[in-house]
Amino acid sequence: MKLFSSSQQSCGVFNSTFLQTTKNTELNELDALRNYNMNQVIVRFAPSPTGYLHIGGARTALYNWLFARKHNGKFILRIEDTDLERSTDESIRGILDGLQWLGLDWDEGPNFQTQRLNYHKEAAQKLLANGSAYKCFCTKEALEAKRLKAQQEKSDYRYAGTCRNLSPDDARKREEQGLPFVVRFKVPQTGGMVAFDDAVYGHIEKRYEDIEDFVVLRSDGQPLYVLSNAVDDSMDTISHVIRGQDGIANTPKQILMYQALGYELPVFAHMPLTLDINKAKISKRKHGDVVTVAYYKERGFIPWALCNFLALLGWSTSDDRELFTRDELIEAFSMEGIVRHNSIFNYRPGDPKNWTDPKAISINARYLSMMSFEELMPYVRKELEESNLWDAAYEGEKKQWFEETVNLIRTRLHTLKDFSTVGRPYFSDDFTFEDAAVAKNLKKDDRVKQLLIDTAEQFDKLSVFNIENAENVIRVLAEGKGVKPGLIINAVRTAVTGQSAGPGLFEVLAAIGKERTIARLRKAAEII
RNA sequence: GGUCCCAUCGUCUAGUGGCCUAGGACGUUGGCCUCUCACGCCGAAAACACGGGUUCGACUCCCGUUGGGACCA
Repeated sequence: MKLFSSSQQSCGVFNSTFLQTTKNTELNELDALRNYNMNQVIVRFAPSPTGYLHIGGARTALYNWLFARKHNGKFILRIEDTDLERSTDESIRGILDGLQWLGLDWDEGPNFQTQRLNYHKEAAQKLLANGSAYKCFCTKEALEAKRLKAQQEKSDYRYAGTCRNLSPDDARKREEQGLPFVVRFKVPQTGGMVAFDDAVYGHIEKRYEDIEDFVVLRSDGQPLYVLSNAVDDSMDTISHVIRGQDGIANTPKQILMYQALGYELPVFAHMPLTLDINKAKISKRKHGDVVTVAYYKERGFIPWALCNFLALLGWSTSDDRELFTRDELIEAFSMEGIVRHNSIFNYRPGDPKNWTDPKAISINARYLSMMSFEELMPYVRKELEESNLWDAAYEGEKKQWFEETVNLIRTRLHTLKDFSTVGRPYFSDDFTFEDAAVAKNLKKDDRVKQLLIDTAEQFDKLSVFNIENAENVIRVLAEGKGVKPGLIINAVRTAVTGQSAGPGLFEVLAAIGKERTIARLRKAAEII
């Protein structure tokens, strides 16, 4: 509840004359579109179309989505497609696919920032009209020279306000000459400050003198991010701006603009960034596909497991809970639980076992073993279908067998991919033998070949092939031959699955079944 | 360079002045179980960046230093 009002009260430009000049401007079409309902939570995720959903972006989307769902609010998807060249259907598709796969459904959109270009320009005109901004004719070259000079002198560079002090006559003359100009925001020079209460970082203030007269409109008429973003958020009546901490430095400028345009302020909530182990920004260019959501789909993640992991990267509850269902997470999520320090995505390249953050893998593995069979089933089915291992009977007459088999192997799997690799021998006779397993369990002891043949023969005599009988046969055989049961057990495991590790052997045999077991034992005995 | 933000085990984090000889999770590791592996269970190693204050008492509050990040260019 507090979140809704706290920042409204204390967000403020402590300068009454400034406020008056801006609050008295007439309403225009822009304002008419705004239909405030500050009791409703409206949040947005506003990525630029990069062709893929970045895990950092996914986390931002997730926090927004969680907050919206928790407060029965609205989650808007907005594509910030101002860089038209990079905004193809293709590049937008990647973002949407990622969100859809994660299950982060949006209530409105995708909206496109460029559709509102006219409103952004209109807002700039309004700033000009009400004296909150001015036209600046300084050339890029001149500014660049000044900046270089300041750099050389190691002094602080800031726009000197040359054109701010231009007389109206001068300004008009220059415009008539056709000189290009940018529109700059007129930051108050009254010695006050902008302050706001961030829902995560708390009270933040910034003095006017530390903000330069920033550009809101380029000389070619293109609005800058700081303007279009504020206008969009305002038009969408965003109640809570939940975004990365990299937006925090822009916030004072935006607040200034909100106020100059007569907009109501949203609550700002900045979330810490996710960095790599060197504390650098994670990027696809530097880290490759591990930073994209699509990669986790490819590698066999349960979508919600990834969300669960992402949620924990920078947020926690005060109890020790780490696993949450969707509903549980929506219930548990709150801004207060967001930490203030950046967190590290613990990915170390070159480790085949930990191909992503080990905690992410661990969470996925726990989902795999803990989910109900009904929930897990569609994912396993998809994986098996893609590997040509699916049998329609798994949903029909073989359903019970299928469920038992999945339950037998799931606790030791990490990803869905493992169902078609490690799990392959259960679903197909065409599986590969691991070299190490063959060497250790089949070729090391000369007696193994005959033992496998004997085992097959004894199994053949069984009228009921089940866990108990299979175990009994092997133990009796071992006793009779004077060998340790482990010798036969391990040999049989490798003969039947090609592997050296797996569930209890007798469960495995029961799952594979009598015919397939015997055939595999005989085949293995031949190739030793 | 200026401004802003941040600082607890390798990583994610709990901690809001005494409950902390700092808790949990992942990872690492010892053991139990055992036909192997995993699960599960029981253990171990592993952190309050540093220096000043404030206080009877600081991980917790204040200041500084250092380090990291972001933004502006």
